[in-house]
Amino acid sequence: MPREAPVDSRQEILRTAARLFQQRGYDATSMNDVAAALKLSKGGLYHHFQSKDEILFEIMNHAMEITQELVIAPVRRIADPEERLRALIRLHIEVVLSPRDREITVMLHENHPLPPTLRKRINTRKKEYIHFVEGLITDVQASAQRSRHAKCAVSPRAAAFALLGMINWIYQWYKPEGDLQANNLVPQFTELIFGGIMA
Amino acid sequence: MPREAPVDSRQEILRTAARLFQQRGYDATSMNDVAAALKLSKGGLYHHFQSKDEILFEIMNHAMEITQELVIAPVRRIADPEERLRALIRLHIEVVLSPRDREITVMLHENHPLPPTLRKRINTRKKEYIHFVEGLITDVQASAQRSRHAKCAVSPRAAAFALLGMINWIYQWYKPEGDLQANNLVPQFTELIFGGIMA
DNA sequence: CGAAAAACCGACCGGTCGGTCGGTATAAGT
DNA sequence: ACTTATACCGACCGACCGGTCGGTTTTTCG
Repeated sequence: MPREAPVDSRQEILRTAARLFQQRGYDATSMNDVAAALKLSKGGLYHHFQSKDEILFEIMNHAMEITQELVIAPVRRIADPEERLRALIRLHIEVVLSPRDREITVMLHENHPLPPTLRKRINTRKKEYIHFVEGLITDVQASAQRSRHAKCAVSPRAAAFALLGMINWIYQWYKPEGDLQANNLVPQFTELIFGGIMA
Repeated sequence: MPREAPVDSRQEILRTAARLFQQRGYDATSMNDVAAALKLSKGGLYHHFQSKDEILFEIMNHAMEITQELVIAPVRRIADPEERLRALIRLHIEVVLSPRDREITVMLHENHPLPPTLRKRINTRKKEYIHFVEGLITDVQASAQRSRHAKCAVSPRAAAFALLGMINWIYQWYKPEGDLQANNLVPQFTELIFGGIMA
């Protein structure tokens, strides 16, 4: 029957589509472009996906699964609150910068084109992630107040939005050849956030 | 001759176009939509602007001028480094949140559709702004080290990107009816950044 | 090998897009 | 009142878009 497992086909299409969407933008990328990049005809492409929207949705869904596996799950396995937050910052930055996980950038930038029903599904998962980060920050502040009598004036909610903002914005300016490399970025942002939420 | 000064016409068009671009996205907004919202025909609209690209460019250019007038210029008039940075954070947040200045949000989100030549012009002005912020942070750290012997481990460049990221990301999640209001946001982000760059 | 199913092609469709153009209405200058 | 330049309209164009479909190739299974 299939000369290739359909799951593999679909995932390869999603990978290529995510790359093109990231490079040229969702609206500026036609289904013909995606098909051509896969050495496929447009009709052949529609054999695997029903619509362009479905492809975008699957890309974003995959992005959330990547976040789940590469950020949330490893972080949950860490016991110490401070180390947990440190790990989250590092892993989240790495995921955003990873040239392999282009789905993340597409998810960050292209929410407008999604039809409302699908967009709400994605937004629900995003909100869960924000709450997760907020909880991490709350724990760090609580443990810091106990052990070091730090003030911790900034609310966990504002700090969570700030943290996600500074990390999710990276894709807007980051250049691999720039003077601010990924390995510098992680300690710098970590220091800044820890200094900020303890103040 | 003109039944309305052409400058006013152009600016009114830009205001309306910016509103639509922000609400529906640039690609999803047709020239017909813009014309209809102004009670104009598409042909009439093209009497004032040569292309859709030109409108987007003028919106972004206007956004940079707003930043110049409402953020940079007032900040420059302040002498004390710490107060300068405080003012920048407050003014920049207010500009991003201002329902009147929708051009800012369009500039933040829609850089892809611009043709390369125009995009470079905008990016040059953005880079100038980043350097400006970086300079502010450098000054604050220097004066803090002199007067309070703070460590100031975070590089001004990383801190500038972090600051702009957390502020520019606000438009992605902010809801006026949400529990995190603008008046809370300013002191929270200010506290966080000052704690961060002194640590 | 032969049959059945999945993969794929390429021509095609309706619709919309950015943009054009000839002509008309409007208003100011004299 | 007449000229003149601007503001504006609405029909129109070619291109391209997302999506469809009937038919053909390719692969797997018996």
